[in-house]
Amino acid sequence: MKRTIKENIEEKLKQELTIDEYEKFTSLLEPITIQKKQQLVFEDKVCKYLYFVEQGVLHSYLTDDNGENHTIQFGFEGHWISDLFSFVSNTPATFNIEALEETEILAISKTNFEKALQDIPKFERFFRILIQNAYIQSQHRIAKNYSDDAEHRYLALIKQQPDLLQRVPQYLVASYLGIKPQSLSRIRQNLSKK
Amino acid sequence: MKRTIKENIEEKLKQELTIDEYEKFTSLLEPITIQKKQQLVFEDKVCKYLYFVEQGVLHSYLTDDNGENHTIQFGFEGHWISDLFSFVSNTPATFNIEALEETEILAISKTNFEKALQDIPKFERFFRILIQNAYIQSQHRIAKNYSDDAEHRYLALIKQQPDLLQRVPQYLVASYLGIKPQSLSRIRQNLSKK
DNA sequence: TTACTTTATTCACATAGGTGAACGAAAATC
DNA sequence: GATTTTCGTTCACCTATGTGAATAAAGTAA
Repeated sequence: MKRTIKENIEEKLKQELTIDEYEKFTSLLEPITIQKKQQLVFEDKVCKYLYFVEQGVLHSYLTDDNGENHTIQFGFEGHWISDLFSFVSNTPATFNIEALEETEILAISKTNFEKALQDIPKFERFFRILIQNAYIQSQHRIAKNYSDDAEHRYLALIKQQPDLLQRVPQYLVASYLGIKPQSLSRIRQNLSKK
Repeated sequence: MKRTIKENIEEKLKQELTIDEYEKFTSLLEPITIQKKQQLVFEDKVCKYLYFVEQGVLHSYLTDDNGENHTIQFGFEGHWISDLFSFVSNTPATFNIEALEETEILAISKTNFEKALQDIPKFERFFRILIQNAYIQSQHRIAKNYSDDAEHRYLALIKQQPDLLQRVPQYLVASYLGIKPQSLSRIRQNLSKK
């Protein structure tokens, strides 16, 4: 189901946008539709946008020295995704971002991002809260990775996002959990025996 | 060596503070000195401050269901530390924060934090950048944990922060790396054989 | 100095998760 | 609807890290 950026912003600000603010902001956005398996951000190329997912799913992943991919994040509708370091520092990205379904996106370029921060006072606050939430989540993810084994992380994940396995292939779920597909199979097998 | 909050802010803003801005802000800070092993934030109590470390070291850690502690973050001089989720949502903390040496801190309460955001326009920007950097770091940490084994993580850590083992006990370094002290000993032994 | 506590090392053994291969099922392509 | 490719499962074996105990070394207190 499609998620609007207006809702996303107002939910974080706990405040409605005026028509003027909303129009100013949307004029800075570029709508994009990409097909399954199309890539939006490339490792080693500068990531020039922040992306808001209106509909569909993306994932960001990293290719390690052995050529293996590790999914760092899924971006479902209503989420923002990017290689933030690349975006803010204008350096080559460390992550790739790719669509797992046909996906509708709103993209904001760095110039327009800075324009939004300057011209619409609320937006500095909005982006602070957006990033703050993302940071909190990633701190908790690190914490869970310390204290929970793969089985617990799997159970927590599907509890929190029950439709995940319907939307993304299992080997990417394994990757996100930090294990191999075979290991996730084994874990699922053990669970079904219980 | 003591780090000043003024430098910290100006470095992030890439811009100097006026005397007025600086004085407004420092009037909102409470200096605290705590002794080694004293605790600043308690799991299950609301974390009511953000802390800037002027001198010394703190660590934030989590106690898991087996009663084991996992160090999530070290806060050396020049760093900010807190349980951000607890702070922003007024809910009980998930992390503990404790001094590893006698430590000098500047604390800002939630009320004063909000005052700073409202009264000093630059501060919304400052905190966005502060949190943005922290988020980027934690994304990269997650990525490294996927692709590198404990030995590589250890080598990368001491390369990046060569004095770490002089300042904090080895079992906390192990904990931060996500392994047991015995395993870090083994890794160090293997490395010294090479 | 002596006693006590905390931290680091080493070892033998246990375990979670990785590896590589084989196979079938499902999905995509022709 | 036949063919090819991708995905998930299972298995036997491997490896990194965990576990618990013993011991030494360092730090702290009396």
